[in-house]
Amino acid sequence: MPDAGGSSALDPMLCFAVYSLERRIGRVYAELLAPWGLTYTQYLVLTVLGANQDVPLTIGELGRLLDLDSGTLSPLVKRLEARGLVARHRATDDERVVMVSLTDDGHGLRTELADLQRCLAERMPGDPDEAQDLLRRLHAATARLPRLAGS
Amino acid sequence: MPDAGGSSALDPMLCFAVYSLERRIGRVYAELLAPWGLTYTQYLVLTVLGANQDVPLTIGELGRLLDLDSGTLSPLVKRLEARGLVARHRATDDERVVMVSLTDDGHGLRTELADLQRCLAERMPGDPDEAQDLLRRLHAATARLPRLAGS
DNA sequence: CACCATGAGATTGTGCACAATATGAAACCG
DNA sequence: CGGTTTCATATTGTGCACAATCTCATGGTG
Repeated sequence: MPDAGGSSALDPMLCFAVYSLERRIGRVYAELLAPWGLTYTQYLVLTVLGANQDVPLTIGELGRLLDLDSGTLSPLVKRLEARGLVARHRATDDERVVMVSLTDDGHGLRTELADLQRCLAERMPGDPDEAQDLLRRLHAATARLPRLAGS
Repeated sequence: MPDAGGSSALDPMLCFAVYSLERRIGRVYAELLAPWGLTYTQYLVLTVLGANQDVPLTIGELGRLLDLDSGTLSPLVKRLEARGLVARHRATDDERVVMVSLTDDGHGLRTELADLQRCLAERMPGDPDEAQDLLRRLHAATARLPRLAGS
């Protein structure tokens, strides 16, 4: 029982439980990220870039890591570039690929946002063991479902 | 480990696991619903209406059940109306509220879509007990997070 | 070299999600 | 009764998600 509103036809549906939870998590992130004017997906992109220790990632690699397509990432990365958080450069050996890397401002933002992870750890799971177990089950369910068209 | 792409900074993040799973589920539904030209959210609205046995629901009630706001539901319900799947009527006693009900075509579609539930039951969970347990944990996590602004 | 297939990103169009705001109908109050 | 508040829905604007399509560089192949 999600909460108010009483039980409905949706309660036993696993898909709705995931859908509903995802949007509530999104609201929490939106609130936390609002002071920096970032969206959740933008935050994920910065996180992936920051974890890659200054090795630039291509749009394609970002897409594979996040399971997002170019129609989402292309404009999103350009918005991050417009704010000076990332830099986009065409690869010299292959003019088709775009290398995305954090700027100094981007790195600065990343370290500011580190506190945010802690803030969420308290808010989300309940207890660590359960969270770990839930994580494992979610990964298992995800693995059973299709990635984006381009494998 | 979601699958291809190797491990990343995102793997231990519960929020990403939910986000990622939600989109994969969405893709499966999009594929299954494509023959009827329905989106997942439209399908949810029809499901809730169908489960309510011909008692119309207001936009507000739909919003509370689905945890969606009027900015999402208003145009969505109008699209369903344009296809002749639902009817919108102002309440006679209070001209502000809009009553939404399934048309005969809407009922017909609902019964066609019943097979779809079975098709998904096979595809999603793994085993029923685990699915039930996962459902319980997701509800618990959801209950800890905020609903939309208008309680 | 001309020609075609492939592959990486970008663009276009539709729909969802939500904040902020607008509209207009109750409801309340002096 | 006029004025204010409240409440239900609608509208506007931004950004995500994705299918379909486009652009253009690269990599063969004859």
